[in-house]
Amino acid sequence: MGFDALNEREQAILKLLIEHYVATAEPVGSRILAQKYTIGLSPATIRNTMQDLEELGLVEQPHTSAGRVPTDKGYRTFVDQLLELKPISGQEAQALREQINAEGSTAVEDLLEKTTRVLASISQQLGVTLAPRFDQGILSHVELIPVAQKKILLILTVKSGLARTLLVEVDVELRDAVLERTAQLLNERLSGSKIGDLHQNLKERVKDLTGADARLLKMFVNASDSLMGMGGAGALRLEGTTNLVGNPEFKDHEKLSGVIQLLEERTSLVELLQQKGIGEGIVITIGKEINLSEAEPCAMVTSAYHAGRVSGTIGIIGPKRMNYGRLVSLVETTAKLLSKQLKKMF
Amino acid sequence: MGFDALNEREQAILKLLIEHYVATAEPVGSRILAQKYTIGLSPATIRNTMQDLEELGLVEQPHTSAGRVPTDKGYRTFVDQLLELKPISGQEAQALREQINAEGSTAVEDLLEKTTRVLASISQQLGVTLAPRFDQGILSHVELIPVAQKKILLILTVKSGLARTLLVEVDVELRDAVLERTAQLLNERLSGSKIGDLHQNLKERVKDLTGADARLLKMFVNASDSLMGMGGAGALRLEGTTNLVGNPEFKDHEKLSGVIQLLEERTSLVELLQQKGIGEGIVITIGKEINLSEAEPCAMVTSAYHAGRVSGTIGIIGPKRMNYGRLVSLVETTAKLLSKQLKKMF
DNA sequence: TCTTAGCACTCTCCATAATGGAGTGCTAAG
DNA sequence: CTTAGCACTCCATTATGGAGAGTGCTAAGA
Repeated sequence: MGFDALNEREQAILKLLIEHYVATAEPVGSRILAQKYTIGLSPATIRNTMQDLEELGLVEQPHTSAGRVPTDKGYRTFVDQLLELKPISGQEAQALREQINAEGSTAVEDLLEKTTRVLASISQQLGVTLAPRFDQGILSHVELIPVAQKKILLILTVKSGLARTLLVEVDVELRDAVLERTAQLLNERLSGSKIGDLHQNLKERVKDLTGADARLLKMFVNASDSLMGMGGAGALRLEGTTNLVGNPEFKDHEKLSGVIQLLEERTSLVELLQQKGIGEGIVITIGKEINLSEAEPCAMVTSAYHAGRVSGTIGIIGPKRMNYGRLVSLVETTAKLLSKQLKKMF
Repeated sequence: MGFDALNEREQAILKLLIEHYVATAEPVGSRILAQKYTIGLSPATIRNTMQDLEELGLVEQPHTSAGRVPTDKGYRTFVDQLLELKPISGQEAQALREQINAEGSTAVEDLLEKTTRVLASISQQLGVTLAPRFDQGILSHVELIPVAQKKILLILTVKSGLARTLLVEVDVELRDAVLERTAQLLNERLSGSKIGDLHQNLKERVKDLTGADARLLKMFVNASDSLMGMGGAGALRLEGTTNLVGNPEFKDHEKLSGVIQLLEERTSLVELLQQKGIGEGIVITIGKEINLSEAEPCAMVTSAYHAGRVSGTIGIIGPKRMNYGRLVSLVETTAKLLSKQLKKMF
């Protein structure tokens, strides 16, 4: 990207401008920068630099005689080239550890719930987590357990130790031996496969299983959708919607409404987060880079976390005008703690 | 309440006024009522009646020369004395049945999810459901099922057929015989009791169980919180937040923010709904009657539903200015369908 | 006695200035 | 290359003046 490389002064001005705008939400003018920060330049000089930045598409004016405001591209340059990580405070780190390393939580669900909450409360933004992608996992074993007459508990366990259960009802009472036999056959046929693949073609893969109870097989295939599907609703957790509402960027009703709609609809958000959680490390996505029109005024800081072989995504969502330095540190630390805790649990 | 009994004309005017206000969200003046509805009275006469209604505290003027708007007390009188039920349309009834009576859903969770969604979509308001109050149920039996080494599945089943499961980890590997023995002892000691009572004093009730594995007992007691507690987050479902956002009463940012905060916080909403779901039949709660300041601009139409011996709550939440006649029918029908389906399932 | 036409009154809403202020771009001097 | 100075632009705020809606009250009519 050499063609839009910034000289030192341009970098300094852009950095100060964004930092000031993040703090105040007001367009920032040349005088403010000259006064507030001992930068050794007059407003006029700063104005010249600002014009350069505007020509590069990094800042813009809401109207002719207002100060400048960063554009998406400006934020992008800022986070790519100028970002200073600001480690979270001792207290905050403490709070994180208390929630995530707590001994009490036996279930992944609890842990994610707590994580989402603490993310929201420390960031003062919207905290999000996406449960581990079950469909990435390798099936370890299937169990069919008689619970009551006509009720069977299905358990799917993956290699890392994650499991999902589903209580289903069958039409007729089945003898334990039949259950055991079918479970055994299913295990022989299926274990070692990736859940995602199984989800695609389960019907094909079990249709020629002789010796298994046909009714039971059918039930298993039917149930597989809820067992192997990611279960959009359950997988996504959101906390801190309130934190968004206060932001000046959402005083426009349209915008707020759009974002709330997005959060409610969930599926597109789930897809988005899945995609952001593929790689390693922190991913920052700003404004239009999120390919959803309703999310235009927002930015996300996300990171993958790991539970054995499978991974999920955590992150925070807020207005573009967010404290990237702080939030990147927060999400990074949280993802690490979460992965560590999950490793300990399995 | 004889002292504020309304004469026929006052009733008619109040009814028309509220109906018109519900439709338009604009203060309604005397001329409109005289013109729009063939009421056989001149605006002046209507004005006189309106003054009476105002003295009774049933309507009020936003400002001196505006039309009238119903007060909470006005709505209350309307729903208590003047409400005409408007049966939902055939299409809507069809949609309800399709979602609720669907054969596919094996799990109560799915069913509630669908119910919440369809409530929201038909009402064009916020749909809410609260899962059956597990703690009202009578414990039928406990099961401890070895799933993998060091992993045990706990199942709590109540008389009606509802069950909850939890996968827990134990420090040491336990032999099946030990599990069976402990489960048997737990059943002898606990089954037949109300879950809510057990939740209170489980530790006391099992501490002298000789012959049971101590470690297993401790694990069971620890797990009881998540098994027997109502699990606020999981019990409450909300759909249709977007439907609220569009309403003119929420164009004031403060109000919208308050309601969103309320929805997010969940615990007070759960308590509220539990309380409304105690009796039988439809409960309408209007404005300040909901004892939560953030919910002041809202009204709720709720009803209990039943799953065997235990009950839950469903309902819709919207602005006070809602179509009570239609929504009462909707919630009533939905609660009946839901109870019927649950009965069928167990 | 109840109803209604008429009228003065009040208040909101909207559009139209008028003013002050913030911030810019440009020019010319240092 | 930097900066002081200045004209200029645009927004935000406030004031002003109808137009419109709806009321309360009074007095006349049924």
